[in-house]
Amino acid sequence: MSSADTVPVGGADVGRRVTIRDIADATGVAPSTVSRALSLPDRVNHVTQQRIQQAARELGYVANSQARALTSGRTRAVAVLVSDITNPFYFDVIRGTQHQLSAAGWTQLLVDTEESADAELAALSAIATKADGAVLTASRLSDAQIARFAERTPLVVVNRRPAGVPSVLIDTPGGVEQAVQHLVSLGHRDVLYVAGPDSSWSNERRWRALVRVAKRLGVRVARVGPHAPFVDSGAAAADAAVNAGATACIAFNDLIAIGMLSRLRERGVRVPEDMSVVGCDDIFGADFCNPPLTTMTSPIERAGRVAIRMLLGRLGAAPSSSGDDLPDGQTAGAVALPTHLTVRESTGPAPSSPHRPS
Amino acid sequence: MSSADTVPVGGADVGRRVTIRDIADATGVAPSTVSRALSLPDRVNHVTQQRIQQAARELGYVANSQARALTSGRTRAVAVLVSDITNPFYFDVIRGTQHQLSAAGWTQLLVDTEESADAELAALSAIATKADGAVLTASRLSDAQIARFAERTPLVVVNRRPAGVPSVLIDTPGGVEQAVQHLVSLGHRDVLYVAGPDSSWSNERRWRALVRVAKRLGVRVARVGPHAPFVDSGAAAADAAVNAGATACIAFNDLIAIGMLSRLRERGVRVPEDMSVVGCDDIFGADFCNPPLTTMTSPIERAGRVAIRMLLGRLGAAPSSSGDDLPDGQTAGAVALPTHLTVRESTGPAPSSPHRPS
DNA sequence: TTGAAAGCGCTAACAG
DNA sequence: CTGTTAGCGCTTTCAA
Repeated sequence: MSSADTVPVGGADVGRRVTIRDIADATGVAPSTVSRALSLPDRVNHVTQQRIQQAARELGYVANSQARALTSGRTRAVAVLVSDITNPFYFDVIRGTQHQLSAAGWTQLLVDTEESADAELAALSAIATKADGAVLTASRLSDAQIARFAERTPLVVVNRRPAGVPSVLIDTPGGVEQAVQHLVSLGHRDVLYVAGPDSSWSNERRWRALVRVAKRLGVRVARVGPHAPFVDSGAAAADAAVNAGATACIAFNDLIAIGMLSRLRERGVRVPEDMSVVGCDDIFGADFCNPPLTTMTSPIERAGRVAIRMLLGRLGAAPSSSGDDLPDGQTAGAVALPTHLTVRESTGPAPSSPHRPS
Repeated sequence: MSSADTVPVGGADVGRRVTIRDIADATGVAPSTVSRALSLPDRVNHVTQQRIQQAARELGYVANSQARALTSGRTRAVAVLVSDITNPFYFDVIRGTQHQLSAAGWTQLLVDTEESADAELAALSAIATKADGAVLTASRLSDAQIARFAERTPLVVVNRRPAGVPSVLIDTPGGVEQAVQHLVSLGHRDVLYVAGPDSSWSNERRWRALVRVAKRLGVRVARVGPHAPFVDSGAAAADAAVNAGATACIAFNDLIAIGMLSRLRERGVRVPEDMSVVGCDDIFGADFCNPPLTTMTSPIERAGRVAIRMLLGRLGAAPSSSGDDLPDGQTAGAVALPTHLTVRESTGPAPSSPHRPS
C-alpha cells in the first residue's frame, strides 16, 4: 500500500501535479494550513506563511481551479455571450471584457449563441457552474427570461434594459439626434432609416429616436428593411434606398452602411453627392472604407469594460483600478455611455433634386 | 440532522441546485447509477435509464462541470491563446475555434497574452486544470518551451513549427510566390518588403520566401521595418517605402498595408499608378478599403477550425462531422493550408520611372 | 494559530 | 446491471 507501489516504473513521479498535500508534507504542516496560507494569508502565522509560500514556489504549485470552485462555489470566471461572433461589433466588446477581466486575474468564457434563444438558454444554465456571472450582449431572450436568470446568476446586460438587471446602454438615440441635426444642417429634409433585424432591441430604439427627432426638426422619415447586420446585406439595402428616392440614409449599423457604399458605387450613385450615408457604431473599417463613413461612434470597448466592472463589483471582486469608466462604482441600474457623431466623407449637402432610380 | 433542518426558513429549497443525488432519491436508485445513466447510457438498463433521464429533465438537472472535471480529469474546455486580441487576424481564428468547439459541445477559454511571453507561460500553467488542451496562435515562446509544455498539456500551434508539436501552418510563403509573380507580370522588377515585428515567426518566413522567389525570378528585393502590426504603423511604413523609391511593396500584413494606403493617398502617391501594394491575410476590411487591397487570402478561420479538430482528435473527442477540413483525420505533424492571391485594385503596372520622394 | 474531519458533486473501481 | 465505497483537491467548520 505504500505510495511507491503506484509510482510509474520510471521511478520519478512525473505525471502528478503538485497539490497542497505535497506542500504540507514538505513543510510539516497540515493541508488546511497550506490552504489558508495561500488563500487567507493573514489568518496564518507570518513565519509559517512565508515558509509555505516558499515551498509552493519551489514545488511549482498551481492551484486546481476546479477543486477550488467545487468547495468555494466561486470560479473566478465570467461568461460573455455574443449573438454572432462574426460581427465586428462584438470584437470590440470582447476586447473590453477580456481586458478588464485579465486585469483582475479572471478568466473569460466566450460563448457564441448564434442568434438562437435556445442556445442562449442552454449556455446560461450550463454556465451556472462554469462561471460566477455572465455578460449578455444583444440577448435574444425576453426581458422576463433575462430577469429570471438574473435571480440565480449575476448578470449584466449590454444594450437591453430588463427591470432589475444592471445594464450598460450605448446611447445611440443620442447619436441619432446628432446625425439628423448634421443632415439637416447640410440641407436634407428627408431621411431614410435602413433598419436592422427586427429581433434587435437597439434597432427599434434607434428608429423611435429617429421618429422623435425628425418630428421635432420637421424632417420626413421613411424606413426600409429589415436587413441582416452583414456587409453583404448592404447591397439590397442600397437598392431599396435608391428605389425609395432617398438622398440621406441612416443605417442600423456600419456593416450595412459599408455594404451600401460598395453597392452604390457599383450603381454609379455618388456618395455623398447623390446620397449621404450615416452608419452606426464606428467599427473597425469605418474610417478606411470608401468613402470613409460618417457614423455614430460608440464606446463599444468601453461598454465591455464597464459591464465587467459592474459584474465584478456585484461579485464582490473589486476591479484593480477604479479608473473613471464607472461613475462612483455603480453596480446596479443602467449606465448610459454617450455616443458622438464622427463626420467623414460619406455625408454631404443635399442634392438640389433627389436622385432618381436608374 | 435531517436535511430539512438546513432548509431556509422560506420552506422551499430554492437556492440549491439539483444534483445526481436528488435524482437518485427521486428514482430510487444509487447516485452512481444516475451518473452512469447520464454519462454512459449503454451501461445501464434501458428502462431505468429512461426513467432517470426523465427525472433529470423534470428536475432541471444540469451537471456540475467542476465536479465532473475534478474526478474525470477532463474539463471539455480548451484555451485559445492569442497574442493581441486587438488584431483582426485573430478574430477570424477565434471564429474558427469557437465554431468548431461549440459544434462539439466544448467550451472556449479565450486568453490574450498581450505579446508577453511571461503572460503566456502563466496562462499555460494556469490552464492545466481549466482546460484539456490549448491552441497557441503566434506564440512568443521558444520552440523548446512550447515543446516542453506540450509534454504535459495537449497543444496545437498555429503558424509555428516546434518539433513534435502538431501545428497548423498557413502557407503564406506560397502566397508570396504568387504575389511576386503577379507583380512581375505587371512589369515590376523591384519589390520592397515591409516587415512586421521581429518577434514574429511568420515575418521571417515570408521574408525568406520572398528572397528565394525573387532570386529565381530575377527580381531585386529590399526590406524596410520592422513595423508593428497595426493600421497606424502603416503611415511610417508608407513613408519608408516612398523614401526607398519603391514601386511595389509586399506588406507583412493587411493592417500595415491598409495603413499605407491611407498615408499614400495623403501624400498624393497614387495606388497603384505610382505604387503597387500587396497585403497579407485578407482580413475583414481588405475588400472595402480604398483602393481595395490585393492580398494573399489566408484561410484563417479554417486554420482555427483545423487546429481544434486536431486538438480534439488528440484528446479522443472525435469532432462531430469529419468534414473535409482535415485530410484523413490527421492529428499530428504539420498541416499546411494553402493561400491564394486575391487581386484587387491596389496593384497595377509598374510606372515607367519609379516614383521619387516628394 | 493550527489540525482534524467533513464534505463540495461527481466518477470509477470493485463487488455482488 | 446496479449498489457500495473511495476518493479528485480544495475549503471550511470545529476543536484544541
